[in-house]
Parts: sequence; C-alpha cells; structure tokens
Amino acid sequence: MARRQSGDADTASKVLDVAERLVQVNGFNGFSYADAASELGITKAALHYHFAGKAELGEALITRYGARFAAALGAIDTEITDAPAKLDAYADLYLDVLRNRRMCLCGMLAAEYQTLPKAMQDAVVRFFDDNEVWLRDVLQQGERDGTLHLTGSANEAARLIISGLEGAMLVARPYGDLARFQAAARGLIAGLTTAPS
Amino acid sequence: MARRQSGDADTASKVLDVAERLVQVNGFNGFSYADAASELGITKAALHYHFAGKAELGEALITRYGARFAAALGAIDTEITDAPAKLDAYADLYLDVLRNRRMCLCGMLAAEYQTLPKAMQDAVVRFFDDNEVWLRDVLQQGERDGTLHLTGSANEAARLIISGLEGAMLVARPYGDLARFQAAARGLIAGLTTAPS
DNA sequence: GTCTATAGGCAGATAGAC
DNA sequence: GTCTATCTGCCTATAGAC
Repeated sequence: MARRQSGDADTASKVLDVAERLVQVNGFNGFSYADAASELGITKAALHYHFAGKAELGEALITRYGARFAAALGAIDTEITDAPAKLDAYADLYLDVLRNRRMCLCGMLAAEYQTLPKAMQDAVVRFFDDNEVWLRDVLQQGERDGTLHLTGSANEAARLIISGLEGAMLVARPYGDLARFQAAARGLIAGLTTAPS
Repeated sequence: MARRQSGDADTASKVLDVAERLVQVNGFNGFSYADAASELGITKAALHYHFAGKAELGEALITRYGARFAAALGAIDTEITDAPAKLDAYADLYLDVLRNRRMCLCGMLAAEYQTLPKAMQDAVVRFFDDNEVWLRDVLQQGERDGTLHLTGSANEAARLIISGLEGAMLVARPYGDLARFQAAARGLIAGLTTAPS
C-alpha cells in the first residue's frame, strides 16, 4: 500500500493501532473485525481491503510490535551505558504497557499460541528470541564491567527476566495493580544479581 | 445433580475433565460447547443440561481446579516439612501441568480476564490470593526455622513466585520446552533466597 | 439424561457498485 | 478506499420428544 513520507497516520496504521489495543486487552480470539471496524467508523469490508484476513492482520501486528520493541531497545542502548540501569529501563517498557491496562502483545498471544496460525506462532517465538538476545548481551556487558554479578548464566538470566516480567504483567492485570508489577520487577532483577561485594 | 458415592466418573465430571483441558490448551475464548460435546460423544444440548451456560461451566472449572490445587498444597504440607523442599514441590505442581502441554487454568484465564464474566473474574483472583497465602506461610516458616533467607518480605516473595512460575509456563509452552521452565523455576527460587551463611 | 431441531446472532470473508 | 449486500459457517442457547 502507498505510504506518505512521514508522520503517517493512514488508515492501515490506524487499523493496526486499534487492533493492537483490542488484542492486547481482549486477546486475539476475543477480537473481531467488527469490533475494530466500528471503533474506526468504517466497515468490515474496508478492513479486508487493508488486511486480507485476520491471520494477515495478526502477523502485521506482531511485526510492528516487534519492530517498535527493537527500536526501544536500541534507544536504551543509545541513551544508557550502565547495565543495571538498562535492565530497569527494560522493565519500564513493560510497565508502560501495563499502565495502559494492556498485556504484552506477545505474552497475550503466547497464551493463545495453540490456536494461532503458523505464521503468527513463529513471529511470537521470534519476539521472545530477540528479547533474549538483547538481554543476554546487556547481562554479559554488566558482568564484564563488574556492574552485575549473576548467579547463573547470562542466557538463563535473560530468560528468567522475560518470563518473570511477562508473568508479573499477567497476574498484575486482573488486580489492576501497577505497584504489584513494579515490586515483582524489582524483586526479579534484584534476585538475579548479587551485590558487588 | 445426583452423584454416586465414590470413584465418581459421571457425565458432569467427564465434561469438566474435557473442558478443563480444552480451556487450558486453547483458552476460554478458543473453547466451544461443540468441541467438548464432540469429544465426549454427546450433543451440545446434553452439555447444557449439566451446565446451564458457558459462564456456569467456566465457574465450575475454576472452582474444581482451585479445590484440587488446595488439596495438593495440603498434601505438600502433610508430606514435607522442609520449607525449601515445599517450594520445589510447589514448582513441580506447575511442571506437571506443563508436562501435559497445558497452561495453568487461571494463568490462561488471567490473559483473557477482560472478556470473562464477573463471577469467573472473581474466582481467578481468589485462586491467586489463595496461592499467595499458602506460599507466604511456607516462606515465613522457612525464615523462622532458618532454612530460608529472604531478601524481601514473605508476601512479596510469594507474589514473585506465583507470577514467575506463571510467566515461565506462558513462555515455555510456545517452545514446547520443559527444561526451559525448570531452569526458570530453579533460578526464580534460588534468587529469592540467600544461602544460609 | 440425551436426543433432534431450530432459533438468533455474530464470526470471517467475498462480490461488485461507487 | 470505502461502501452495501450477502454468504456460509459456527456460536450459545432453547424447546420439546424420547
């Protein structure tokens, strides 16, 4: 589809914005073209013009979400050098999602994993893999420069952070309790590292 | 409904068995009366005889699941006195669920929380609250008898264990990787406690 | 307790006009 | 790009026979 040069807010983007929120709140199986269309003030048929089917829309959602997340991680790398501070900034990305009363898109889709089209399943796994790689690098950097002291391997620690934050979001959301998430995030990261003697 | 005295395997129980698995695998919104009926070899109408509607069936699922979990926690208390060993046994409860390629019922429902009937929402929160209470008691016992040395409060640690294990299940399931869950569970519990001097 | 039959609605999707 | 109209199928649920 044709795109304007910048500050883009064309229909396809607006569709993704609305669909993203609906899926993060209600899940992919709790989301319908009719819901998104009525919010956008267009018809279901118009949605099908932009995204052939629900599967294609779902793929596009994960792709854009993953790209945004990757960009946010890049920004952290640019703005922060201290490894522990990077971990805090990473946790804050999740906090911002929860602040909007949403679940992480890929955490939500992980729950619905067995019912997703193959392409969406693969994209979900890729999201977690990408996060793992970034976290592993941050943790290894911290070990090298002495700002972090891990108890296990950097890779295991990376996985623990991802699953710990996803779980903290999952459980905090029913309580509508941001502080519950924040306490879990702090405890999680603190437990991974030991104070530098 | 009438119940036989013991070894009960009446239709209502079989319905719950099948529905429980389907919801744990596909989610509540990815589950239908038609799916369960065809697996059971009965009609949708027969299901409605046992459970008036999907909401009532959902409530019954959580109630039974919670009761079973509570019974398992009681068994742990009976068979194990060592607090750290109790925590390991607790994590094994989750491992057994994942071994059957299922998500924790209430973890799955937590993801779909916003789309659930009120009674189901309340039951999900109650499940987490009950787990928190049991874990807090175990952690406090361990602190008193010196087998555990927590970094934070017992209650925060309890919440961290619940959300950590739920998240580990959530992420491990797309990978179909039990070892990934086990590593996360070990790391989580290890991070909470410090070696007794 | 289980069935057939069916209601009524919403799902995802398509054809074709504008 | 968006519409109206429509299709087909599945959903939850109910009525009433057996």
